[in-house]
Amino acid sequence: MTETKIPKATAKRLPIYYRYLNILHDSDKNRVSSTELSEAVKVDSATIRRDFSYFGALGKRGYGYDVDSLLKFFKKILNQDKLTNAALIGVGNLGNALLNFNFHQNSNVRISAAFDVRPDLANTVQSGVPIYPMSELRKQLEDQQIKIVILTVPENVAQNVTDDAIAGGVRGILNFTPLRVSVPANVRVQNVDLTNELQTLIYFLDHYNEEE
Amino acid sequence: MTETKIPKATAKRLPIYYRYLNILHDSDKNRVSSTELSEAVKVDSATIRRDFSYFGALGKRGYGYDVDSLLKFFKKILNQDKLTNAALIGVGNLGNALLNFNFHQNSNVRISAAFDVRPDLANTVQSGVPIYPMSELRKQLEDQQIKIVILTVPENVAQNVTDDAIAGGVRGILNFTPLRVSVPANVRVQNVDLTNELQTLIYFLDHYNEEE
DNA sequence: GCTTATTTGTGAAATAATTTTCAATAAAAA
DNA sequence: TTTTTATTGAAAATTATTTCACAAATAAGC
Ligand SMILES: NC(=O)c1ccc[n+]([C@@H]2O[C@H](COP(=O)([O-])OP(=O)(O)OC[C@H]3O[C@@H](n4cnc5c(N)ncnc54)[C@H](O)[C@@H]3O)[C@@H](O)[C@H]2O)c1
Ligand SMILES: NC(=O)c1ccc[n+]([C@@H]2O[C@H](COP(=O)([O-])OP(=O)(O)OC[C@H]3O[C@@H](n4cnc5c(N)ncnc54)[C@H](O)[C@@H]3O)[C@@H](O)[C@H]2O)c1
Repeated sequence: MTETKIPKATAKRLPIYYRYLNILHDSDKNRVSSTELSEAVKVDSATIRRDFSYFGALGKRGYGYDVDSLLKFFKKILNQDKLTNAALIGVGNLGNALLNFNFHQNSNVRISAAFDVRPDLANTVQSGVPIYPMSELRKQLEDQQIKIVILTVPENVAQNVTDDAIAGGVRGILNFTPLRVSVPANVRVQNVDLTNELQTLIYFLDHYNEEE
Repeated sequence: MTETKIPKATAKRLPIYYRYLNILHDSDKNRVSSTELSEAVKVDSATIRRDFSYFGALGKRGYGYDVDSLLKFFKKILNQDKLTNAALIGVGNLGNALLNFNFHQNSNVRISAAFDVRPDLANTVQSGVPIYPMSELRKQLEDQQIKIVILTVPENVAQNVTDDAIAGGVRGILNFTPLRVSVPANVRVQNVDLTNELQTLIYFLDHYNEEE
């Protein structure tokens, strides 16, 4: 399953490259250099070449990279050639915005099921996604083979809900709550902490002025 | 302004520590060890001690850290002892969710103005925040001395809107669009790319199984 | 076909971040 | 008071990531 373990920092940049390659493809460009890519994605060109090189010699010297073959390669690597279903738990303020946003437009991920405790939401459809009561969480996760959950519940229930999701077989969590949830080693959590991002931004403005 | 330049990785963790210190404070705990903190925030205890040590000797050997004085210290460092105003541009799907979410509850940041091109939104109030037309962007940013912008507009206008905001004196941008915007060196961009996060999560599940 | 201009891929160096280790110190227990 | 226990702070080691710099390869121009 793992071809060769690439650095995590590289892995996080792959979707950025993938996205821009799609844009190039759509505008019928068929070659691109690391320098050109660098400007678009704001990553140093040497870093890009290094990143690509983990996967072998994908480019041609004096020419650059072939957009289509690179795109095909990354599509494979990122598993974007087949659809991945995700579940969303907590159809509130933020949850609704995410449901409404069609991830599928930009990637091969779609939210195929959502869950909430509110009885009035259960068994309705929001933005084309069926909402189930929490009592059905486990069953639906298992039936639909869902391995990824987007967590947008209130902080105080985040750990419980996480535990339930993991019991249902979930392996990855995109966590929007400020709580750092505890999970077993084989489950991956990606935290999106917006208050944090704002505070970090303020810190950098106050303390890292006038240079990069 | 800069006391001593601390590592960026450390800076990004400061709000996490700050948040948990507040929780400890609210539950009347008055001491905490790096080990205890480590479990709550999921950061190695040695990393925590190292992080803290950039600011001097804040703890006591054999005892730990005094919650209140640590909290006071971080409050100062993170500028959380005074209110920071931010603007939000693009009151759509995601923008509305963020407006509705009261950052001020968790931090001393609040959205004090929002902007949108839609004429029907101009001069209304959403979730207690006044919405202005884009023609007033520059004036309001300058009048209210807003240095931080939350960007939730469609991708294709993101660069233009960014340029306008910077012309209005903005120094930090929390960018929710997938576009990597171009900014001068003295402006900081923090990207929150949700499609990306999901794709990265999938990559890690597929390629980094069974270990950390 | 020869020359020049491009651009990759990668060793080596530089920089950044984490982790190990442990002496020093303070608190708590005896 | 003395001993034991807990815990920090920092030096050193390790690991991770980025960047430099350039030979090698190719394309494009002549
Ligand atoms: N809204 C934002 O812009 C924003 C920004 C940053 C962080 N967050 C975080 O995202 C999370 C959600 O925020 P929100 O503003 O959407 O809150 P919200 O209260 O609007 O939505 C939470 C939803 O979760 C549901 N819920 C409650 N308990 C549940 C349970 N046990 N199981 C399943 N569903 C349950 C509620 O019924 C509600 O629909 C919070 O943790 C918040 O801190 C939100
Ligand atoms: N909604 C999500 O959950 C989500 C998730 C990931 C990324 N995003 C990104 O966030 C951005 C906004 O997404 P959304 O779903 O809220 O879109 P949206 O279309 O619902 O909202 C965009 C808003 O921006 C306004 N706008 C358009 N042009 C403008 C301009 N020139 N100046 C000011 N305002 C302008 C529109 O009137 C609209 O209200 C997009 O770039 C999207 O890719 C959204």
